Amino acid sequence: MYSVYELVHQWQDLADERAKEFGLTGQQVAVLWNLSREQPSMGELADRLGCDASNITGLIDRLERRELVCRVADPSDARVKRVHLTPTGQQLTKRMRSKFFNGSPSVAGLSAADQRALLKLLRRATDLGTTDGASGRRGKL
Amino acid sequence: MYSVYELVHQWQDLADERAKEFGLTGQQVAVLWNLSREQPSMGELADRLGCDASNITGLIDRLERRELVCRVADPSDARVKRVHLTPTGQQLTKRMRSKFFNGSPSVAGLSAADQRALLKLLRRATDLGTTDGASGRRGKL
DNA sequence: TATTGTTATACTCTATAACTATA
DNA sequence: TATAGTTATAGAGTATAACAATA
Repeated sequence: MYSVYELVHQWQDLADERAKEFGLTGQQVAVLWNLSREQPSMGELADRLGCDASNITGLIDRLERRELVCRVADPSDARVKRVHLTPTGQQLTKRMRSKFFNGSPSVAGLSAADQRALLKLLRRATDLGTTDGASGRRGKL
Repeated sequence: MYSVYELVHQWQDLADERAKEFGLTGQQVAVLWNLSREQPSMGELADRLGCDASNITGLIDRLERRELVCRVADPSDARVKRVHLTPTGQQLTKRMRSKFFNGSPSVAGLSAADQRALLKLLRRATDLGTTDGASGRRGKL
């Protein structure tokens, strides 16, 4: 019998293995997803990935070294740099998307109803999991 | 609207934050869970944690340095070392367990029915997530 | 003065390969 | 010779603190 904990880990492992098939880490894939429709700044990426801004520098360095992304100066504020997908990065992201989702509209390929049910249960589990019953919803949550 | 992916990440983050409250990493907590009722060998721990055996050495080193676990020679095979919780480690594990689960029998505090439903959906999602529809169930899965 | 991004530092986790001591 | 655990190495991710350039 699987525990929820184990299943979440399996899900995570699955995501990491898939990233590896494309020569990427899970975190690198997470960056790429965020660049499909927007060109976030370094700081915005840190927020979305839930890590410190200082980590983004190295993360983007590694992706830039492979010509998958590039830094573009923001015209309205010389301090901020926006991250864009290169043509190569766009191709790779597209390939990943079709391989991961197989044209299915939902993240996991579940039906819409199943996905709603899953989200509801998982969210309830996460809330209940909070140490003090009163939600708490800290930081990025 | 949350995606399943984001929720899984939130779950993971939550687990890591809780580990941090006890001055531990998620992986260190995972080791401790495995020592509550058994005293696995180094290699067995590697299997359960799904990582290379060489990582266990450092992982156990760090926990041993904090007097939470100790290595015990296996009497029947001088090559293997079994990992035990120290009294301090037992106390900490007990404290974590009650803080994490609040006496609830399920991992997340969900009802048994909810948990079954969640497991079913999450497992179906994981299966569907497999690149080729035909299950595949690679390695540790 | 505050903010954005970078650098420097240090730690954990990860895998690979070579090594030891047992079996 | 095979196996269990260790060591050495290298890379990725993480946070903290200090820093430069810009607002």
